[in-house]
Amino acid sequence: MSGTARRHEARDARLDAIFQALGDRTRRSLLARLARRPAMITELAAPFAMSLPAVSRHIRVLEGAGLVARTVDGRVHRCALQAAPLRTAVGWLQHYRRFWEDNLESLARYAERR
Amino acid sequence: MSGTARRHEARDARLDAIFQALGDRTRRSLLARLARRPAMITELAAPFAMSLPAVSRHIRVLEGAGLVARTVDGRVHRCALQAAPLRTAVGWLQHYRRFWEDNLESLARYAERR
DNA sequence: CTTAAGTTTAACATTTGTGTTTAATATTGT
DNA sequence: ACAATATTAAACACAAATGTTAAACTTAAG
Repeated sequence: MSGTARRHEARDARLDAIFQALGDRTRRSLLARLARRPAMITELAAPFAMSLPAVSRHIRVLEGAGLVARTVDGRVHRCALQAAPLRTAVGWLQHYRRFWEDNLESLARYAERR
Repeated sequence: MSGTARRHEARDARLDAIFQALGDRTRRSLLARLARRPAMITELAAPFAMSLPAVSRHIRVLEGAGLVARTVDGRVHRCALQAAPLRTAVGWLQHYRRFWEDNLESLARYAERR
């Protein structure tokens, strides 16, 4: 396999993990919480109507996508948002920017015509 | 349930569908293909080492997320990229923009200091 | 009318995701 | 030492995702 194929595979795998992680509202909610400040697992789990192990695993998914970093401090695991993968996701999405901007322009033209 | 709760549920459902759709490299590849020009199902399926029904269902997932629009024209189904949901995704991601920009700034400051 | 082309549907197998509950593990406080 | 706290691990159930093949359906073309 070529070097570029390997790089693409790696990038694809990264995007798979990022978008899959974001495709669950519990996990998006966890990220929103972490955007306010770092927090430990129990704190993160508290608002959810779901068992602690379930939240624990959601957090592990976010970690797998590089969206959360964990610091173990005694028996407390502190989690912090890592936004770099979000930038990666936006990077991918920007390739399509002109398509929705075209649509907005069309709408604007349509609005003007009336 | 309140009106805002319903709206949030709807928005969450939309984001779930969009990010889940993007979380598969075959589907991202289909979108990339459709960004070049609209195409029919057979054309879309051709490059993949996967059966036609499998691709057909990937396309249906993209449709479900509003990312693809289908026009039936005789026996040919023509698919076109719909970028609005991508804008929605970026909209959500932009909430986190300052986090990765902070990191870039930190890097910049670090670079200056040396 | 018959055949070929474009697609979906159905039935199925397999894997992955998500949640539960009940232990187990490690650390802290009394 | 002991009990409480923070977290993961294990075992399980169930639903959803992904792929396959074979059959069905619709429309176009000879």
